[in-house]
Amino acid sequence: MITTKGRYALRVMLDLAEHADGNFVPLKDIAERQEISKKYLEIIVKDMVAGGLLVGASGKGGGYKLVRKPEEYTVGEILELMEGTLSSVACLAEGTNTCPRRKSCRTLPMWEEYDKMVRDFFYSKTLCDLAAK
Amino acid sequence: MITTKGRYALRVMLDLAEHADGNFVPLKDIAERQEISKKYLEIIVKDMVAGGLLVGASGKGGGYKLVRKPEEYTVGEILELMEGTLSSVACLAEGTNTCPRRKSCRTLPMWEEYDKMVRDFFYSKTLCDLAAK
DNA sequence: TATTTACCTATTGACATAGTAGGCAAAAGG
DNA sequence: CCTTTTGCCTACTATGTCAATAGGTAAATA
Repeated sequence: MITTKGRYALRVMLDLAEHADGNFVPLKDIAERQEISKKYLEIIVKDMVAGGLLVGASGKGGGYKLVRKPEEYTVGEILELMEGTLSSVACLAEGTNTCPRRKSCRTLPMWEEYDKMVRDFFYSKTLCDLAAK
Repeated sequence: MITTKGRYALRVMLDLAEHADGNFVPLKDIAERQEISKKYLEIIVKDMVAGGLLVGASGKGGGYKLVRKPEEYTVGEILELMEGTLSSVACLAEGTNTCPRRKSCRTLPMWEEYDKMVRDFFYSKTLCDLAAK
């Protein structure tokens, strides 16, 4: 399951895309609009800054801002950053060569096929695809 | 993420499909072939019996058996039984009408599309599709 | 009656999730 | 310079889930 971290991160990105006028947007505003605890969002945006999705600025007039244009962000990269992995099974999350049963495993090909489908889905969607009304 | 419950359940089903000669297959044999703790498998097959995927028989000559032909089981129904839900986000797992933000949510349509894709994938695969070498 | 099997309840350690609490640091305005 | 606004940092916590383990009872067969 996608956790709140991933889902909230996406909503923060969309909020920033929608209110992008070149200025920094305070987290307080985002938290209020999205009805998410500001304290919790702090943890999330911190990861997003560390991952290079956002820049932050302290002080009056500070806040957060996108570093690229909305259409240049894929949902996949956002989710993968927040969730750690997009893989749906442990066998594939830590590299495909770890399981000693992998050669005879009847289910591994299906998991691989599934993983590819999931990645294709999320990496082909951009922020703009979601924001578009 | 798909848990061991779902993944092991699938492997048990495949093991039973492969060794189906009309007789009951003892869990001990399955556990040894699949290299999974028999004690843990007991919990899993119990759920599968409760869910109507298998029948069990006690005593000598007992064990477990499929109730249908392998091609009549979909991967989807097996996973959904074991995981509780196939939904990838909480918003959709407990019915789509719970979230108060659902009308204005920019991300909900994507989650719905994703959920449909996942269900289509798993419900269109049968045990036979996996067993086929 | 002994053996083999399923079936039942309870418990556990480790970890992740979804936050909360309380402060320090930086930047800008007056 | 001081106050306000903002981000940034460390720590803590309650709750729940996961992945098992432990130890028994019941049923069926030979």
